[in-house]
This record gives sequence, structure tokens and C-alpha cells, in this order.
Amino acid sequence: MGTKGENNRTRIIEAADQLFYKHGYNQTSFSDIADITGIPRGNFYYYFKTKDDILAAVVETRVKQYREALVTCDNASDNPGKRLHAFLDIMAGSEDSVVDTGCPIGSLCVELAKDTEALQTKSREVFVLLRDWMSRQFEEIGLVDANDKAMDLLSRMQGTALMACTFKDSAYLHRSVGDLKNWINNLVLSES
Amino acid sequence: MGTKGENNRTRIIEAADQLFYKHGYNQTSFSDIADITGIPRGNFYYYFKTKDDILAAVVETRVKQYREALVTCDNASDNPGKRLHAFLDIMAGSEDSVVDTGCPIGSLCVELAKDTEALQTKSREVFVLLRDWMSRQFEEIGLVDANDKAMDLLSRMQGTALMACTFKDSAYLHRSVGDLKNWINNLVLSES
DNA sequence: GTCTATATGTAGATAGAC
DNA sequence: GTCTATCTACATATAGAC
Repeated sequence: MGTKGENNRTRIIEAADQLFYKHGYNQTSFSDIADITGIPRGNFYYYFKTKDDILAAVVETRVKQYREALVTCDNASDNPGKRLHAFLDIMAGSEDSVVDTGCPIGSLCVELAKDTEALQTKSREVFVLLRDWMSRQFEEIGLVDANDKAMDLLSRMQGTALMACTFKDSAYLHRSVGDLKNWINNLVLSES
Repeated sequence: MGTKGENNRTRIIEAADQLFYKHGYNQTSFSDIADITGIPRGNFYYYFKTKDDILAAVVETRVKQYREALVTCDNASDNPGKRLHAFLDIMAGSEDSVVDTGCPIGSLCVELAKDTEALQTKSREVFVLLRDWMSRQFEEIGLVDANDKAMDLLSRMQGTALMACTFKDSAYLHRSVGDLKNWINNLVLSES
């Protein structure tokens, strides 16, 4: 638990996080991470037993980051509809990287769906966090099928990111986010 | 252009098609294809100059197959709404593989979004075919924003496949396909 | 056209000096 | 805790006999 060691560990996770997003998990090598961090390949095994362990650490970091982002959304408004809008704005705000590389969560799950079950379960964790938070917002709106609506919103956001990235179309991304905000508004109206 | 040679070429493409879907492009090796076909690794270079060339051939095969599937949808009904339903039934009909491995088109595009631009352009071709066909259906329905609606339908189908696969949830897949059919029906009604 | 043998590079992982 | 050197496996790709 030395201070220097934890610092190196964090730097490995941060570099891996970016590389897994930009190039994918399987296409990221220890050498790539070594080049960015300046930490030699062989040293990684002092901090992580396997490459899968690095992935687990990356996912846990992402869960923490999204948890914080959701707290910001929670504080954005008393209105659950507006809180969901705030979450949509996160995606719209990272327009450039979404069009270039897709959604970091979705693309990881798609890649690892073709890998071991252990990696699938791990990569799914961020989605579980988001789905449950969305479900709570729809519940507060008064919808009886809040969990279904959470799946629908997550699904449509993922479809939006996938198409925007595939067609390199930021205009579609913004139109679609606007449509989703209207969809949420209509759900709020139907319950009031 | 010998008969035997064309046969081997076709068998390589078919095996690669399945493996690219089940394990991904980057995770499929020449040895994997050799194991399935019984054709030795070294022989592949008689038919294809590089691995990327195999991918191109696989995508072209898929374009042909989907083109035929769209002809079947065209023949299914005089009603463009019903033709779109017929296309949705293709996805619902391959429920097991979609939940297990995701959408073959979408997952390839997601993977190759992190690769060279040449592979991105190639993998996108199937989506272009489907988008243009859907756009023609929405046009016939009478919608002025037919191309936008085509993007929306493709987007929502991709989101549906991604979430159904990530959460291993075939019930969600079917509910979502049903919702999309209702969405199409409402668009038809709004124009009649 | 078909096959074996091999070249060349790089992957994840380990051993052991300091 | 940190680093170099190295092991083993396997990737794409090539050369050349048959």
C-alpha cells in the first residue's frame, strides 16, 4: 500500500481506460500501456495478476465515475424528467468522442459479448448502475413500468451512439437526443 | 477461375463469416478458419492477399444475403408498414443468436470503429443498404422525413440487440420489437 | 491449385537482479 | 518496489516443393 505504488497503479488504470476505449480491449497491449505511462511491461504484474484484472479495475473506476456523474444529475433538479435530461446532456456533451469512437460502455460490452462470461458480467456493471438509476427516475415520475422504460432509454441511447459513430453523423446524434428528451417530456405529461 | 478453387474460396468466406460474428474480426485467426474448413493456413493467400480482403469478401456476401432478404420483405406485402414489420421479424426470428452474440452487422461496425477507416467504410455497407431500403418504405408511407425515420428504426433495432445481448434478455428483445411495430403502425395512421 | 515449412513480429506472462 | 531479460505461444504472411 505504498504511496508511489498506488500512484503507478492508478496511472496504469487511467491509460488502460483510454486505450480500451480508443482501440478496444483485445487490441490494447501491455506495450501500448507501457508506452503511455513509461512504466515497463514487466512491472505491470506487480500490480495486476492478469490483463483481465486490469479490465476489472478499469470497469470499477468507470462505475465510480458514473456514480459521481449521477449524483450531479440528482442535484441538477427536483424534477426526475429534468434529471434524465441532464444525463442525456452528458452524451451530447461528449459528441466528438462518441462520433469518433462510440460509447465507451456499449462498445466494451459489444466486444466482450464475444469473450468469456466473466468479462461479460464485469463489463455489464456500468449498465446495471445506469439502468437502476434511470428506473428510479421513471418510478418517481409515476410510471408502473419504470424498469421497462429504463431499458428503453438505455437502448435508444446506445442505438443513437452506434449509428452516430458508424455514419460519423453528429447531426443525427443531436436530433436523436432531442427526440429522446421529447419522449421523456411526453411520459411526464401522461402521468400528470 | 477453376471450379474447385471457387469452392474453396466460398468455404473460406462462409467460415470467416461465422467466426467474425461469434468471436469478432480481430479475435479470429487464420488457424481458426483452417480448423473449420480443413484448408491449410498457407493456402489462404492464394485466394486473398490479406486478412482485410477476407473481411471485404465477407461483407460483400452479407450485402448480397440482406439484399435477397429485402426482396422477400418486398414481396411479403403491398403495404410498406407490413414490409417493415417483416424486416423486424428477421431479427426476432434469430432471437437466440442475437441474445448470445448480438447483431452481426452492428457488432462488426462497433469493433471496426476502433480500426482503420478503410475497414469502417467497408463494414458500414450493409447498414447503408438497409437504411436506403427503410427510407423507401417510409417514403411510400408518405413521410417527408423518411430518411430520418430510417435512421431511427435502424438505431432502435441496434439498441434493442445490444441491450438484449448485454443483459441476455430475450423477453426484452420481443417486447422492444413489439414496441417498434406499434411505432410504425402509428406513423402509418398519422399519414392516412 | 495445393500443401508444408518457415520467416518475422508481437502477444501475455515469468524470473530474478537490484 | 522497480527494472531487464526472457519464455512460450501464436499472429499474419511468405517461399517454394509438388
